[in-house]
Amino acid sequence: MNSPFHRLEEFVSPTEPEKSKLQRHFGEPRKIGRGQSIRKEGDRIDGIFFLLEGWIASSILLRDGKRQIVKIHLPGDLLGCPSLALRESGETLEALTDARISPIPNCAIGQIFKEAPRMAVGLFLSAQKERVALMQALAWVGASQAVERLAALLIDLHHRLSVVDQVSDGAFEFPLTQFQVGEILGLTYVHVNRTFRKLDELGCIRRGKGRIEITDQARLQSLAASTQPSFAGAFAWERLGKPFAA
Amino acid sequence: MNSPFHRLEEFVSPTEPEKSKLQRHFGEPRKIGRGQSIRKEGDRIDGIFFLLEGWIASSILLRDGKRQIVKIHLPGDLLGCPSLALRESGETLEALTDARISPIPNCAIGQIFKEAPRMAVGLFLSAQKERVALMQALAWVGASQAVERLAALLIDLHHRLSVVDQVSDGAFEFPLTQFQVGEILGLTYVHVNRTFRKLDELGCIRRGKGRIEITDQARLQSLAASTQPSFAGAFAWERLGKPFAA
DNA sequence: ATTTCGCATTAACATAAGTTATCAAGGCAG
DNA sequence: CTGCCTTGATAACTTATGTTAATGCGAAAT
Repeated sequence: MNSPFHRLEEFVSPTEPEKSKLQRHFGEPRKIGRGQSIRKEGDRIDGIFFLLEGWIASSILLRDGKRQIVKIHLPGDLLGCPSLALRESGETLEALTDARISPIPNCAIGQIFKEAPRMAVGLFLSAQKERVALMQALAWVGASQAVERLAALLIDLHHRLSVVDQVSDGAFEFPLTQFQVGEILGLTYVHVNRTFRKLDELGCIRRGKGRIEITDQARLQSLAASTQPSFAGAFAWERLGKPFAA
Repeated sequence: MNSPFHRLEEFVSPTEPEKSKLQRHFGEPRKIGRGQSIRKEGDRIDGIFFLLEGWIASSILLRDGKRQIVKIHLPGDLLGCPSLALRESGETLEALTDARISPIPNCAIGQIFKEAPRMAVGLFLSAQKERVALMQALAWVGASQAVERLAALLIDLHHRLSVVDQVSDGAFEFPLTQFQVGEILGLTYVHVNRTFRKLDELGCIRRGKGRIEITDQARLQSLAASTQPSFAGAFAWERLGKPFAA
């Protein structure tokens, strides 16, 4: 499988010394059981986490007790970054599957900006990429219907999972309950069920035993609310004028 | 009024030389008329913009022709950053009022990371703050009802406008049409109208001639989907270990 | 084997929000 | 002054989605 560091190398390819400088800050990996939470809203911010393995949901609780999942994190993602701007955590991080994370203390981030400025550019661009993802999610939820949202979600997950080699033959593990899918898409689990069935009947997907298979990708794409934006990769770095020589 | 640079000084207070290094990159201010667009989805990315004056909407167009406004930019905001991660612009930037912007070329961003690393930390944290704002918006749209969404929007704008001294006596200019409010909240303009009326009848707000007055803030807060998160300000910098001495 | 539990499924019914349509008020061009 | 055009307001009607509730099924627990 691709290195779990793909997200850190997407925009700026690190040199060997940079790589080791970076990884020196990674704490001892920690196992998290499915359903456990890593951090809750209101918790103190001790740092961020690098997700080595498993799925993690980032969610926000509203006054009326409803919860919105704002991001499904997959291996290679950094967890908890947005809360760096806050006094206390603004999101709950909960494991959707058993997971392994490596903690990165706050001060390490400062040091990365100091010791490995190229990597800092990478972190910056990565944050911008996450903004794009959130903008898309907001557009799905705010301006499209259930089928279009679900289709877009499945395509997005399919795409992101294929980057970490967890798709084979268009099929992948799908550990989310329909209730959780509802929390992502802003729908009730009952309606998620109806919508899954519709995609099923249209022949776009097949479901079974915690897996999903995309049987008609073209069809699914045509239903989806929007198409995947295309990310700049190394081109972003060039555009910024390759500020650091090495 | 507060400096329009408040957003750049929120997390890291720049020294005088840093300030001038920063502002050297700001291009000649440009006027944009209401309704004009600065950049459209698919456009080439030549840089970002600093908003000196006016309101700008960042929006995404969906397949079915509906549009989701993902951010209302106010003076002091940086425009167009998310698209730095993309090959071409992923958002449309359109002036909601007459506005003034200062263009910042791509290469300037690289240079800021090189010449003024403390400012780079500021940009990074600012991006995280924007993520938090998007997460909140997503939660409003995905998991709350019309009244709660509108209340949350009004409180948010009230709060952000007061930072730039554009609120007096709880009242502020409100240049958005109800149609545009609908594009922010994921509602139709008809329903936005109903919802405004409801807030009006509850005595929370008063409307007239492109202005809004918040007459019962406590009440409005209690209706809103969520409360304002509290941002870390200079504390964020300390938490990162104050990586740069000066 | 039996019980329990979490989750998917489905149906009947309720409602928040969407759609379509009309009218009024104000700004603005001629 | 007149006529257009944008925006706000409101009404009647439709619909996508929410609510409540019941059933079934497989996995884990005892």
